[in-house]
Amino acid sequence: MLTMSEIEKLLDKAELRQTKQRTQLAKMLFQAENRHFTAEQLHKEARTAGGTISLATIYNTLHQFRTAGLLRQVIVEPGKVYFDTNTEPHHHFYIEDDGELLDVERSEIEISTLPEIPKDCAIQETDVIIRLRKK
Amino acid sequence: MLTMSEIEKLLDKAELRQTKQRTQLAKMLFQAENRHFTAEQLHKEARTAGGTISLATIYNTLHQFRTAGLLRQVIVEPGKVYFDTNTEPHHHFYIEDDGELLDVERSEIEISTLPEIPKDCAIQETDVIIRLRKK
DNA sequence: CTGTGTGCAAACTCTTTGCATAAGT
DNA sequence: ACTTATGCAAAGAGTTTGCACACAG
Repeated sequence: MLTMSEIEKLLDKAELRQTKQRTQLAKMLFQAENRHFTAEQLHKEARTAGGTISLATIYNTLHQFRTAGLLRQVIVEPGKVYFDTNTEPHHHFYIEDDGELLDVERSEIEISTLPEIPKDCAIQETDVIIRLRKK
Repeated sequence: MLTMSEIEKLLDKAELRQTKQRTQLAKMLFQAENRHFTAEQLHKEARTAGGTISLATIYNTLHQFRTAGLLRQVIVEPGKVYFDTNTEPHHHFYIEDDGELLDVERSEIEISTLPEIPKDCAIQETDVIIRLRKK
């Protein structure tokens, strides 16, 4: 939950100008709790909320935010990229029936044994996706 | 490691006719050890090996094999589907530098704590992807 | 003013589909 | 013969890119 001026600081820090579109997206994404969404979903939402914004700008902005460390990508389905405003290391439930993604805090999954890493490699990230179906 | 006649049985069991293309693909996929590949890679490989086969047929066949339980999909990158001949529950290393996928036996990762599952949902599958970078 | 951001449309990648021809049983 | 499989090309989904105009600093 961020205030208006904190959002301005976010953009400044990322060295991104305060434009109408970027500010709107930043508000939508960072004022609320953690969010999971696709570019398409965000585009619809932004237009419904009244802004003028193209899908290309959504993609540009999401990638700028990701590069700035404000967003992270989650890959759970072929041909679709989800974005996640939670940049802490954590895991996900994926409800396949309706494509919904839910956070699982890292502390909730304890990986006690780790396999041997191939030589010359280092772990960059560990993703756990628990795929769910509705009963 | 399957013999020729075992491959014929696989196709019979899946209620798929023995065609030149399907038989070739089945040989390439199931005679060797566990394999990870994309449709494109398999297409190239099949043509290099001398067969006549179109990309559309590769896709059709892979999906038929998947439906028959002979293959499984692995999703690690946006806009790319990997297939895996190992249909046992297991996990993966993904070497981001060169797009290589390696099996991690399920026994090598021990998940001791499980998060609470949302009500009305059942676990369908748990995927662990350990993303690696070369040093 | 100067340079970055935006919107549009076109391009691109990967995958799927429709349909006529070819091949299996 | 009858049915299913194949190959081709076209269509589709999601994403990226190029360029002219608009806007922020």
